[in-house]
Amino acid sequence: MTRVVGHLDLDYFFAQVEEVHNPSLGGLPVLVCVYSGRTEDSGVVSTANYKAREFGIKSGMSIALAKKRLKGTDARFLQLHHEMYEDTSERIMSLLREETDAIEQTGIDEAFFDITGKSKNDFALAASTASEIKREVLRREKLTCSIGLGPNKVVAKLASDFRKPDGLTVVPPQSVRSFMDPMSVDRLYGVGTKSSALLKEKGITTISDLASADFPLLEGLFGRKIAVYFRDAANGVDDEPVREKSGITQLSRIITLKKDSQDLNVILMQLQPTFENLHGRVTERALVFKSISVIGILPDLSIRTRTKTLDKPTAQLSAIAENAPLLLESLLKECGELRRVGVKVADFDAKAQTSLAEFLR
DNA sequence: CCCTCGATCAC
DNA sequence: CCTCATATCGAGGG
Repeated sequence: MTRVVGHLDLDYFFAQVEEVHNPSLGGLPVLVCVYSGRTEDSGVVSTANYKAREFGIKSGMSIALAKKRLKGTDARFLQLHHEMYEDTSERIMSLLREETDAIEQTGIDEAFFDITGKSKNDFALAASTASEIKREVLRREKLTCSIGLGPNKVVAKLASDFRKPDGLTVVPPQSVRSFMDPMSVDRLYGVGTKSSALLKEKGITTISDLASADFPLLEGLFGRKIAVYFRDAANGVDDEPVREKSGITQLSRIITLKKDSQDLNVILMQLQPTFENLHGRVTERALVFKSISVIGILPDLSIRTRTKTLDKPTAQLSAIAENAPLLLESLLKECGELRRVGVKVADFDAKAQTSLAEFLR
């Protein structure tokens, strides 16, 4: 039974929302930034509009470098307005829910949707539904988005990425192979820099190469599960249904220290508000957690963690505030100076998950 | 089977 | 020069 699956991706989302909110930004390079607070300029670019991209600006780039590249222009560097993006996203997701048989939100700015029933398996009919969704998003929110249609999530995701911004790419089943085969492997969801480099060493550079790669070789490189996923995905095979993920399994918050430090007390001073923030979010969702972790990021940006599993699930702030320092102490003993630190709670109790938080959805 | 930890990915 | 948050896998120890 062949499906019609779509993937909707809101174009340069944060920056585009800022443009809509403030039309005087029109035509200028706009960069939405995450400031770490360490120095004036320290932090990274979260999203850049297409004008900024003409100057080589990319998300993840340091703000300092972006400033250099944009010297002499009238570029705008903005802080995140997360709540505004959340609100906009929520409205668009409910619109998408109305227009489709099922949706699966995978980020603040993207979602899969299933329109198999609605389009009666007809990709031409599905394409007009997708156009209609794009029109409605534009009409209601003044935002452009890119949509891909395919027989499954893997293909739909590649398709939405194929033409941006404001794109619509339709890949019916009979076109899947010719669409995917020539693409570079790293276009595939799940293939990042590490996997891509490993594959390249073995002469696997295109999706077509990956589709016909020796399975034991892949298994040796990536392990069972991922090898199976890579092989199937490269062949355009993916049976994962479009459905909302159940419940969250972890919550974390991480900060950048004012200055690299190995002093437990200095770090704890800065971490205290993080405990409260995290506890607040746990309480909001009526969760109880059974494990607590601290995460340390070293000056060389490598990552170390320490985890403690509790005897009994709890929602107490004191559980965080008492265990985190012990974990952090052990971590510091091993690695010395830290650049960033964070706290994570996880292993939420199933009972609590199905109570208030689930009830509200 | 449980716990811990690092690695990887992608937002 | 280098943010922040989440999910998932696999290895290793017990």
